[in-house]
Amino acid sequence: MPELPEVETVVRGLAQTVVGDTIESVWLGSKPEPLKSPAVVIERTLRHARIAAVRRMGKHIVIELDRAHARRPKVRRTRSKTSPGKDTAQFIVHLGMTGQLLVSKPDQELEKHTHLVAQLASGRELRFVDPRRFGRLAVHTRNGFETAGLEPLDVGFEIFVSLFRGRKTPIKSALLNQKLLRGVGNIYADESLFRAGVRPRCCAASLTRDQLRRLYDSIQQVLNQAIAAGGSSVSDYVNAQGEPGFFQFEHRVYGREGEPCLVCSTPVKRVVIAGRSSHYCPLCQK
DNA sequence: ACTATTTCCTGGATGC
DNA sequence: TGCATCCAGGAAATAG
Repeated sequence: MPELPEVETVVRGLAQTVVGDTIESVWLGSKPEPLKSPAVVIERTLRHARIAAVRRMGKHIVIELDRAHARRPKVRRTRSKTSPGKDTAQFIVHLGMTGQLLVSKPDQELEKHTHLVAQLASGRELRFVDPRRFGRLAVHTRNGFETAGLEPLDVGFEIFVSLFRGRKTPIKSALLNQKLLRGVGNIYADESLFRAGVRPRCCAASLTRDQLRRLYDSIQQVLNQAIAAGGSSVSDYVNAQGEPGFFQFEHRVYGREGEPCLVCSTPVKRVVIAGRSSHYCPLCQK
């Protein structure tokens, strides 16, 4: 499941390979597509656009487009538009659970569930594949893309503490709430809570400053280690080059129900919190 | 203003 | 072997 480290890995891969390239044409699947913008708008915005940069916001991939040299329809403009940024746009990709954004050679076979193919001037293709269709595609032109929540790797400790003040919800749910922190998902929430020694069902507001400090440090550590390992490949996740990550081998509780805790050998427990499976060690986590 | 629950979707695993 | 059922989960929508 693509969470912050997986999205960051995809973004870095794209930044190295397709920045400076130009989208020549766009193909969109005909089935009900996972689009947040109308198909024609996506197609029109992407075609002839140059990829200026690729970055990440939470779990969203932000592809900055430069349309300054894009051919325009010969329509007389009603007024002279000189506002800065009028020739820029953003292509937003959310991978959902099973989404892949791949840079492929055109002769590579089209995977089933390919929803978008953008042909690049370099001869390669940018492809969006998503079997479960939880992913989303959108374009933003007028106002830049914005999304709530703070970046877990940028937030300071005092702000982090304030996020949970007065929250009656379990800490696990609070960590998954993208309006608080953006980018932490089920795997890294469980792994961070284990490393911090905090039970997932713990009421967020009841965490001591000490626990919050350990949680803050754990989140930074886990996310950074996962990025260094190229993310976790538990189901379909691969990077922009189609390669898996390796952090699944570093998981200490996620997906290890019944297996011995790596610290104390107590069997790892799995419970459901807010409809999400949550893994923890009943002895190590209080 | 929060919080909890439901919904979307398909492949893989499980059960009879 | 084959078919039905269940489960995974991010985030938006809905309900309380």
